Amino acid sequence: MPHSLLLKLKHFLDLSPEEQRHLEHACRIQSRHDAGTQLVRSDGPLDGAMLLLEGWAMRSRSLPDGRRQVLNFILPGDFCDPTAFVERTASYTIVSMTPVRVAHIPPAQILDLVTRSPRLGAAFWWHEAYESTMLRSHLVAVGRMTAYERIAYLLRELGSRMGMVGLGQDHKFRFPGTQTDLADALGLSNVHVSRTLRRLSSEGILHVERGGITILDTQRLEACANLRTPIEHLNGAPAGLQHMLDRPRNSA
Amino acid sequence: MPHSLLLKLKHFLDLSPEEQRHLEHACRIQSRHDAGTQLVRSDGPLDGAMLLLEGWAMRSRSLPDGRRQVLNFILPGDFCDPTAFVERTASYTIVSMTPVRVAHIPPAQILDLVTRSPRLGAAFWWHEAYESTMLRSHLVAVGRMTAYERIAYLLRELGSRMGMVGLGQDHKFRFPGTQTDLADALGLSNVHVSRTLRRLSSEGILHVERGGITILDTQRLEACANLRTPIEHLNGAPAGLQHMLDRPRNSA
DNA sequence: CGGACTGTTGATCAAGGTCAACCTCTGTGG
DNA sequence: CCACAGAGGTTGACCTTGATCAACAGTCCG
Repeated sequence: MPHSLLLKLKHFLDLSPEEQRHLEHACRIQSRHDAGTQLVRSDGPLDGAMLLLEGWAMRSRSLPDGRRQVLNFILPGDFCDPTAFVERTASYTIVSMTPVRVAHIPPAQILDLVTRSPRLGAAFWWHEAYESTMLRSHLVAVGRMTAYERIAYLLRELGSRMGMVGLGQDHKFRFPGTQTDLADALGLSNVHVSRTLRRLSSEGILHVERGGITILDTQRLEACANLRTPIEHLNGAPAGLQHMLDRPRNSA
Repeated sequence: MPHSLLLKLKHFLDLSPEEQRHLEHACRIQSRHDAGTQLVRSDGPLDGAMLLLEGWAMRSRSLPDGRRQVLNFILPGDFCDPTAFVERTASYTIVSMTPVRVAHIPPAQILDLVTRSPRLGAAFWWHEAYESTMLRSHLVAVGRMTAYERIAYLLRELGSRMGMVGLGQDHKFRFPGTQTDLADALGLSNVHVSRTLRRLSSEGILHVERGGITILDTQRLEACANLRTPIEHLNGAPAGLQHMLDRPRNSA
């Protein structure tokens, strides 16, 4: 059951029971993997979309000399990504950070979904726009923020995303990655991430422990990262889309 | 006529004359603007998609204290962007860098297009995937490359994109922005961009002049930026999409 | 018990930022 | 035709952030 996906889409529109059934049907091909499994291989085939049901994963891209950039963290309810199959090969790697459960949705299934229900189509579009907005914020953080601000921003974003899918109470959650993962996401060195986390910790904003970071003070964390979180641009359906969402079902 | 858009989509699929007519019809609301016009205002409404027909524009986002990150440069044939109207308000600003001609496509028109022709829908998806790939590459550049590599990468990307839409012969083109624009795109200072351009120029790779940069040596520029360009992941339709693209027209 | 992995801390270094002066166009108005 | 203003670019001096290198410590495993 793609429970977390439904919770996320709910921020945008409510799916009818029928649409929910269609979605669940599309997610029936599932599999489990250990932490550290390559779910998508760079330059490998990309047939269909993957939906992460449980656990964390990470999308990254590496330069020939080994420098790595983590493009985003993938949380339960995240597609990775619905339109991927229009690319010939993957330009990135996806690795699980914890044990994960994933659904695999073949292209035909996606096309079928959006053909049957324009509202599901809109939901997928919304999800794409959401991902783009996150990616753009990420770029702003890496391009124009200090190390301190970057870390604050990323943890804030992750907290807000966890909350969206009903995980982590009160924007508090545990980050299952290493500090090197954080560093590679933020364009920093692992050493500097360690120092900065330590600083945030000594300021009482975070609790840093082996194998996990916990947000203690959401307010102050927010104050550090002076950048709106993607969700703040996306809640509620805009006027321009209403007639699409209200359109009565007219499919075959 | 969205000539440059057709040229770009051609890298992915050939549109039938009928589909081309639909697309042109959708682009009939056009306008012209001077350089430096705000085409999309941050936090402003987002009704429908804009298609840039002529000229250059720039999408950026600023922090409260004025630090600015240029998210991408928008070239003729670029949507900005087809699914934008699912967001409530814009999280970015779009400013023209030269005099521009743009088409405005209202949401209803887009929905109509993709409903009439699944192939146009696929084309839009492909375009979205393409944009995401560019954005991810941009993030890799800003997060993990040196100033020298970043500039080389960006100019290479722009050259390849200009070529895609039939502008700039042999990957040579003029960049109409300022060095500060480049700096804000790459997470650098204008001063350092100046120095680095000067270096690339003294190495005979670029020709830098007032109000324009020209690529002289595509080969060596490529060698500097050790990262594949987005287009290299996207040429040709992947197998998984064939049955969608081949589907005979069955619309009303 | 030993090794692998992760994180911590200190010392040193370099890439790139900041500041400021100056220069070179270009456009404008007298 | 010249004076001037303003934007963009260049150059040098100096400084800061964060990278690099290295040693070490805690933890988890087999």
